Amino acid sequence: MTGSQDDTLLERSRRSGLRITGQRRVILEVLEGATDHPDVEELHRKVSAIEPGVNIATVYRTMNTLAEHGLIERHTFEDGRTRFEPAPTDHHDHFIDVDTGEVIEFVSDEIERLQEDIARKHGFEIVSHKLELYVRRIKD
Amino acid sequence: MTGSQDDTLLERSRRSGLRITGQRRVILEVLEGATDHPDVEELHRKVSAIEPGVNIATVYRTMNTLAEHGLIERHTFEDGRTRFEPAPTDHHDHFIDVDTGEVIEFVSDEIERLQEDIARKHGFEIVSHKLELYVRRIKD
DNA sequence: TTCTTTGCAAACAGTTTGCATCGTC
DNA sequence: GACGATGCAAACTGTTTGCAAAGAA
Repeated sequence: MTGSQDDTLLERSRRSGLRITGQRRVILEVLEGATDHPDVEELHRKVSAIEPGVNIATVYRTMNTLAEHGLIERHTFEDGRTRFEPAPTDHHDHFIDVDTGEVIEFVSDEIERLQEDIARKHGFEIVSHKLELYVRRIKD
Repeated sequence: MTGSQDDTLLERSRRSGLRITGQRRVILEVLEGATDHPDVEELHRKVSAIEPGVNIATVYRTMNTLAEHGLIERHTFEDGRTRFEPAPTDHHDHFIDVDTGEVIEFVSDEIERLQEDIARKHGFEIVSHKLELYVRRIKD
C-alpha cells in the first residue's frame, strides 16, 4: 500500500542495467536519503563517512551515468556548482534560501499554466523550464 | 526625447567612479552592442577583433567590477557558463531556444505576482528570482 | 569470461590572483 | 603623484579522461 520497496534508486538502477557495485550501493543510499540537493563534494563526503576510499571521480562518473539513465536530475543554481536530486516523478520548482543555502521544493499549477500561455504567445512550445526563487525567511 | 546619450554603459561606468581605460572602452562598447547574453570568451573574442592584445583576465576583472557596481547582470544557464547582459532597468525572464541556443527576454506581471503569493504562503520574501523557459519554435 | 566500473593521476576548462608596470584622474 | 587597471604567468576549483587492475553478471 505504501511506496513499494522496488522503487528505490537501487532497484531502478538495476532495472536500467547498471552494475551494482559496493560504491554505487552507498552512493545511491546517500542520494536517496538526501532531502536537499547535494553537489558532488557533499555526496562524496557523506559516502566517505559510510565507506572510506571511494574516489571522487567515481562519484562524478556515477552521477553522470545516473543522469544519462534519467534516474537523477541535474541542477545548476546561481552558485555555479552542479547539484543533483533523485529524479522526481512530479515536476516542481525551487526556493533557495539565500541565508542558509537551503533548497525547498514547491509546485504551482497556476504558474505552470501561465508559462504555457506566454510561450504560446511568443510562438514557442515549452521543452522544460526552471523557476528559482531566491528568498529570505520572513521573521516574525 | 529618445534615450539620452549619457545613459550608455560608458557614462554610467564613469559616474560609478570607474576609470575609463582603452580596454574598458572597447569592452563596454561590445557589451552594449550585444543582443545576446555573451560569456567571457565571446566578449574576449569580439573585443580582440576590435583591439587585439586585451588580456582575458582583464575581461574577467572588468565583468566582476561592472557586476559589483550593478552595471551588468550575471546569469548562469544550464550550460554552466557564466553569461552577462547590460543591467536591465526592467526585470525580465528568459526563453532559451533549445535548438539554436538563442536567448529571448520576456516579462509577465502575472507570473511575478504569483511568485510573490507563493513565497509569502511559504513564509518567505523574494530576494530575486530566475525563470527560464527552455523552448522550441512551433512550426506552422 | 566478458564487459563494466574503479582508483589514481594527469589533463582540462573556466576563473581568480600576485606582482611589477602602466595609465587615468 | 596616487591609486586603480593591466598583462602575464601561476594557482585554483570543478570536472573529465586514459589506463591498468578489480569485480559484477
